[in-house]
Amino acid sequence: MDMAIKMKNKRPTLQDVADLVGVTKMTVSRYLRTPDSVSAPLQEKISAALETLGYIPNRAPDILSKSKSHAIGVLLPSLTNQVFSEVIRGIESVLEPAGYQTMLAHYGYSKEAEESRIATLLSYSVDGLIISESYHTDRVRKMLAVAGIPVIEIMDSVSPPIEQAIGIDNQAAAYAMTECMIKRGRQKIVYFAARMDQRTLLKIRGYETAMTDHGLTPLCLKTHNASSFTMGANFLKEALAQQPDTDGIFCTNDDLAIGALYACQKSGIRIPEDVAIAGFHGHDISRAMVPLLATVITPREDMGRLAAEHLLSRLQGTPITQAVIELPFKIDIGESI
Amino acid sequence: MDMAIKMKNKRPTLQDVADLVGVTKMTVSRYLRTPDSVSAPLQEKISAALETLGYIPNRAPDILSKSKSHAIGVLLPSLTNQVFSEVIRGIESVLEPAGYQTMLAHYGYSKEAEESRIATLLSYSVDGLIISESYHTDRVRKMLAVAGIPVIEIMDSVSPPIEQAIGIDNQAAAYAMTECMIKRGRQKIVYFAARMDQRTLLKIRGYETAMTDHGLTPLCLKTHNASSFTMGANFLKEALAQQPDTDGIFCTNDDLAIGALYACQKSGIRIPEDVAIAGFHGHDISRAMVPLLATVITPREDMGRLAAEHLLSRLQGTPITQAVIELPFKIDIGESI
DNA sequence: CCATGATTTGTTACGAGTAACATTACCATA
DNA sequence: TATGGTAATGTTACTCGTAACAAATCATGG
Repeated sequence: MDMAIKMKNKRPTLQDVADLVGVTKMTVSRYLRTPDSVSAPLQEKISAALETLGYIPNRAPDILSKSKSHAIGVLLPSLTNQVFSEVIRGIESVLEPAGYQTMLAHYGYSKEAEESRIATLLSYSVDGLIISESYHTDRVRKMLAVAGIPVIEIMDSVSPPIEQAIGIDNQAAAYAMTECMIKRGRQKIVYFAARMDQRTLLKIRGYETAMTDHGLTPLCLKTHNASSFTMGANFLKEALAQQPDTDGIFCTNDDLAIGALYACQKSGIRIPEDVAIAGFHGHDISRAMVPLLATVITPREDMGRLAAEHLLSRLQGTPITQAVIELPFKIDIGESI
Repeated sequence: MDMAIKMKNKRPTLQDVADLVGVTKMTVSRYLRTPDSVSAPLQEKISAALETLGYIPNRAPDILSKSKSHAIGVLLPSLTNQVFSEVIRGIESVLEPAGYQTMLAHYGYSKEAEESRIATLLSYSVDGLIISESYHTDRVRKMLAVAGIPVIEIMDSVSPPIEQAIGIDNQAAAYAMTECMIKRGRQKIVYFAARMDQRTLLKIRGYETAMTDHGLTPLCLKTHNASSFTMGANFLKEALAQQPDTDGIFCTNDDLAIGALYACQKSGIRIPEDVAIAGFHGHDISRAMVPLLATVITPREDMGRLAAEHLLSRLQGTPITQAVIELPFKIDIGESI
């Protein structure tokens, strides 16, 4: 048994199994798919031979002849952000039980990288794609059109989508949280933004609109770098320098908010008495910490799950009934505003 | 241009491009790999045709004939745990620039699922595998042997590995932290364990050994469920019920520790005056929070990066020089012990 | 203006599995 | 025992890109 393995240095094929049994590979192929289509004595012999050689099916011929890989490409801007980890979790929770393999890729918020990543995923003949961001180059759109596979965009509920989008209304969410802070008496609210991707831009717009709608002056601190706790702390310092009477901080995500909050605690600034702080997304930590962080709770995992479910049903031929699926967000005022 | 796309409902092949130009697909194939091997006028025509049709290369024939996919399988027990997100990040940071595609899978800590996931990854002809956990079934070992591709195990530095392992000594790390707490005067330290996977078992052993080495009685609270902040809070309640004079808590990961810490804060238990709390891994949050969490800092991202680097060099033919690569951990006492 | 070699393009076969069609084996019945 | 029908197995062709070999084209020098 071990000898049989060591004698061939390449992985066994159906032909190897067939040779061992003394039949053609077609018979073995039949056995694998419908065991009863083969005579009883052969069933046993083939089963034993498969075991002996340790045969592992090979998807390549299938992909080649049927252009179906049973793999789904997932393309996200970053893996550094917890948001995307949770989205991946949601996607995998649906794809894996359905027998689909996830092909993961990221592009670091670069449009050129997005093009090349999509080409790569398509070169593996993925059966479908889940991508993020709302803006795509013509080249990307053309590749997707030519590929002729179902594509779902997640994160934003912006229209019009390439085919179908599942996400939240980031601008409305930012507007709602800003307004909530204003209604609770805050006047000098500063926005902390990082990455400056599409979604962040939408959130900024929501914040600025809410501020001006209430006759207040928006102030937005921006960085193209990734967000982090440290970045939140740095932004806090800068905000207080630029506008010493700052009484509210709204961050593009929880990381910045938590970083700012801890920085306040360290320098004796009371939350929320002196400064109100709000985050975005509602990660587990923000729902457990003391004080509880005010945040916009977004359904990250649901988004991934829903995207995967819709993709699968489209692979089964179900037509698109709703081009944009907008998921609800929830404002949680916690204890920090 | 648009017409050409819409007329064919399947993705264009090299033959389609060749037909459009009026040459054989071999010529187009040559152009794609070495453009100068084709005459100047053809270069232009082929380039234009590729653009017109939106040709995307197809890896399937290559995988079929050369059994090389340029894809690496990554199999982790879970995606729910932040630890693994960071490992994935490290892996991707190396694989992506090297032109390798990551095929992600997880198996929910189930040995049967691990077998089937590995079979799936192998069926895609992955060029190499990064897997975790230290124990594997015979079936898994046989599949890996037959597949004949490089395999790297991560997380634990246990020996002997299938081929090569990269990780930390979990038992020694747990021993070190426990001893550190004891030396700082703690006597009644309780261990909070979740998942009960290989690594957790090793950590428990480290903790118990340290306790008995110092003449103390270990007490370990266990759950097979995943860890969470809530679980940490529940464990705290149970620990105080079982052993009211508990003066130290050591958790199998930061989540439990943070959950327990916040639960203490809410019920007026002072950290570290009344109870010392320590976590494991040193996620960003534990390095930013107030009070700073005592934790074992582990190099998760480095582990992923290193695993990917070693895998790539082995794909280039470099032999294994070190079967077990043990990475250092660091005890950070923070402000919570 | 043709031979020679270099350059460019074409032809054939292959990889692993399977659909479609072809053949063989076997049993029961007339 | 021949025949029909069915069950079991075999044969061929196909998927797409490319290696290996073959052929055609071209330029150059004698």
